[in-house]
Amino acid sequence: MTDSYNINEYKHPLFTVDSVLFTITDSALKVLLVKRANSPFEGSWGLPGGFVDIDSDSTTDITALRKLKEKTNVEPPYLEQLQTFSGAHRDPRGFSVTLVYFALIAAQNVSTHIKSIDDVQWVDINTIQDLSIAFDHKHLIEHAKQRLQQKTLYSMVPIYCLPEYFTVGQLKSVIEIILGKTIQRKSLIRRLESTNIVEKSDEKVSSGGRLAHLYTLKSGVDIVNFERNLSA
Amino acid sequence: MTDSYNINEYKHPLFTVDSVLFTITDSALKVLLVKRANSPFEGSWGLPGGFVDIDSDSTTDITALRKLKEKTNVEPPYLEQLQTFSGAHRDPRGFSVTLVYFALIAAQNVSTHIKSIDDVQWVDINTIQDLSIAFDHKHLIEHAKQRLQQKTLYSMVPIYCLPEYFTVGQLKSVIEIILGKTIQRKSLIRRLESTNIVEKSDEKVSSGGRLAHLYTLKSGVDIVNFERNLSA
DNA sequence: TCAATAGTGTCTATGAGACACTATCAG
DNA sequence: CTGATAGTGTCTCATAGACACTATTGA
Repeated sequence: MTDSYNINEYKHPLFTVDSVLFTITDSALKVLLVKRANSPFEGSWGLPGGFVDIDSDSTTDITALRKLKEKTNVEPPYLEQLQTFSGAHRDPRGFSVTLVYFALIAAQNVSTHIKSIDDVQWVDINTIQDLSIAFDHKHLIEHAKQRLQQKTLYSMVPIYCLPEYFTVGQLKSVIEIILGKTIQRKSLIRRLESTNIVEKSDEKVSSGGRLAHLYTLKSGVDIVNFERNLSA
Repeated sequence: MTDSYNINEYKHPLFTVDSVLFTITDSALKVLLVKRANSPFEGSWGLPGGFVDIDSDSTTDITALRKLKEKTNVEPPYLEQLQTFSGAHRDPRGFSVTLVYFALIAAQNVSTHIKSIDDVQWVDINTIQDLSIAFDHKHLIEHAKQRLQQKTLYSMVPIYCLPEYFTVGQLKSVIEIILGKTIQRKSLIRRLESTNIVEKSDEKVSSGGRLAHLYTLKSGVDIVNFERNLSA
């Protein structure tokens, strides 16, 4: 190889963008996986993602959203960078760099047709070890899960796994599925009332007992971080 | 261009690795900047970094460390990924992706010769706005500073800005410089005693008054995160 | 009525903030 | 001695955990 850093002569790493998109259905945390149409790992399941289209993607965030939309028909309301993974041997084609995003969406908001297509599926996070997954994607998913759990301890991110209007009970249940443990309803309500990011609507919905108030994320707000964690 | 995603035909983004290396000297938080030898922005100051050498770097972490070592002659004891920045217009040569690391080192451990070379300098974080900085590096530095401040609220990372043996007073002072506010000595000691990551040695050093105990990071430990933040 | 879920009142536990107090060094 | 820095004792404050209690719904 040449010593020069001239763009046209330099050997570039293979750069891709992948996303770990989570949702909650059937009381379980699920990840979106896609059946690979091309080599390498053709036919096995991997994270949705691919190459940047440098002519139309303005940033890699757009790349991630575009790829997710191709698979689900919708863009997730929450997307953040997880981490970049790199190495000479993660991809048989050579040194590769993968920018991994971590995203959340409400199951209700994903086009229902997704289930009928057999090259896209939601996989229960607890059954992933049994599957054969492309590249080091199993590892990436595990990372993403830990980040989601961590953020759930000090923020309200799980709200993005819920529809626009939701009850305290629904939020509590989503948080408990993510953490794998129960939390105190009281603590959750205290947090909801101390942040300015949600609005308590006057509407109530039936939920098997007393009617529950509906909450909704205020528009344009950023997720706030609490100064203390819930107990892990 | 071609529509194909075949590796050899695909237009790749320009991928680089840059690092924001912090240290503390003269009671100020400083960032390592390097005078650019090549276009673009030849002659202005930018973050140390460059392209991955895919034949010898096993991961991008190694790339970051290698580039830092070229400039400082030592590898920082703390290095973590900050974030990846991308866009069509950050680099005049085209769509670029930069993986930015955030690193800490004790000023005492940086070879002293660094100051005599006029293409590498430590810049006070508060005077950066006055400088002309290459690319969007000013923005990247600001991001890194915020991450450092945030982590300082819930971890002991600032220890990596200190020599192997340090006093509570030194640590307190480093934290205060990073945060830009004073903290309670008592709170710091409580944290030091509640974690298992440091060891209180029997040795004491003179520091203008009563002798101070020396502490040291236990070897092989990971930084632990506290469940609460110091007040921001 | 009862079962179920929503929501409150309130006590405890943890750990940070504040700050006065004591301890020990140099000179 | 004094001044400086190290380190402690202890009270207050904020917020999470625990959990019993009340409220409101459908059947």
